[in-house]
Amino acid sequence: MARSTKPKGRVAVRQERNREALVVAGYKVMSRKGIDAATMQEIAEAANVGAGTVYSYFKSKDDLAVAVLERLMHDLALRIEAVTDTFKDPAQVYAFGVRTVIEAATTDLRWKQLLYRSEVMADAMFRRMGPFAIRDLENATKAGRFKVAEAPLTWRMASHAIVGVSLAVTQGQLPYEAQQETVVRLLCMTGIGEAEAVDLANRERPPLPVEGSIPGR
Amino acid sequence: MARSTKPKGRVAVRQERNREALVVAGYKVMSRKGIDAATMQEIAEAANVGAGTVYSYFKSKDDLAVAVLERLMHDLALRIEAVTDTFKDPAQVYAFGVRTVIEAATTDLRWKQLLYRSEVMADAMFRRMGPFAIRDLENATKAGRFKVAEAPLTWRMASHAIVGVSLAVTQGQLPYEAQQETVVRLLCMTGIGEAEAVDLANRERPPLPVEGSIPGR
DNA sequence: ATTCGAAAATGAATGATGTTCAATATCAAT
DNA sequence: ATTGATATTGAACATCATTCATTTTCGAAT
Repeated sequence: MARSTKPKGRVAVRQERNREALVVAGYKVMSRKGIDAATMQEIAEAANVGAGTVYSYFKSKDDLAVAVLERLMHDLALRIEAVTDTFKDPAQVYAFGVRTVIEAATTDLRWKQLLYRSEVMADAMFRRMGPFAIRDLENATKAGRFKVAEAPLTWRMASHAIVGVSLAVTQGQLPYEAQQETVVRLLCMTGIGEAEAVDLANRERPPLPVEGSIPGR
Repeated sequence: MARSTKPKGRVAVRQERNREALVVAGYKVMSRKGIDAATMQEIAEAANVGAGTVYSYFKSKDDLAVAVLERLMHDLALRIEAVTDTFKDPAQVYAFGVRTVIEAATTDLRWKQLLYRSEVMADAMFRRMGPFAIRDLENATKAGRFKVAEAPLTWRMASHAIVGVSLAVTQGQLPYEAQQETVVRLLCMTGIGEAEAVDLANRERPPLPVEGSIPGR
């Protein structure tokens, strides 16, 4: 308590600014050129920081990439929640989330660049959207809509499957329409019946709120 | 026809030997140190070939890694088929395959090293085991056991999910036992009922034939 | 005001490695 | 034996991620 009211020193403020600037710069550069092609030099420049400074805040390039992706995932999770808050059917909450993530990953040009490192992307998705997704899975199970024994495991599988399908769509190996069927399969995974899964996947979706305060800037 | 009976020139033979040697060497080195840590220099040496020669056969290090993984997947697919050939229930054929792949990826130390590049692994799995898995999915659907509209898409999702779970198990994020539940979820994905999925996942499995002629020697 | 020093920032240097390419070797055909 | 197309070679190159000796910053002590 005392800790939070005590005014932070200038150094501490500078530190926070730099970390923030680096995540924003990392997102900007990586989403434009892809994670691999983005150089630490360019990211540092975009953050108005020396090349070595990045390593005061992140252990490695991968570590920075994880931070960038987690930021992105967390933001999307919050935006999804803003919409699903009013949904009556807990199964539909989960369905909306899954559908929205796939759409973002295949539609948004910036996301496409970040997909390549699929295990990093899937991991960030698992971690940052997990608290929401797992809660939704459990809610729907309690309500008798799903039959999921291990929600975290189910969400882990879903994360990887979503990223995999998105990757395939962006590479032209799957048509854009595959998204619908993907949602059906992911819903089937929860033990809901086939027919209901199809129904859920095809319901109309309300629009998502605009991009949050974090990325883009 | 004439083409295949005509004796191949010495150059052609040398070429085939080198390609083969490179895949074997790639497997040996990459499965020991991991794909990233394996250097082209070391692989070339293990294949008794100059460093530049690798690039006569493979466009890049990644290209070689893909060839190595595809070899591995193809071999496993054949070994699985040797067992499932006698199965009566087409659903059980698919279940056995899925279960066996997860087990290999999490048990075999050499596989673990190859998992890290998950999108490469998943892609190889999709491509090389696909013809078998897709056929099994379709057979089971025709037999009324599964209800899969798009078998290739379903297998793509499964590939990524399997690799993701295996990765998590090898990193200690999931217990070994998660495999069983993974199989259940993957079976649910096919539209089979929850109860039947559990049953299928827990049936006893016959042993797999020993490792094929291709990898490891 | 001035001094002091710990923490933060810097950016040139380092090291490791994937890839290229000019030179060389191979070998079937003549 | 000659030749030329093809394959091989490995030293040189270029690219970065990362390190670290030096410098800068800034709150606190005097």
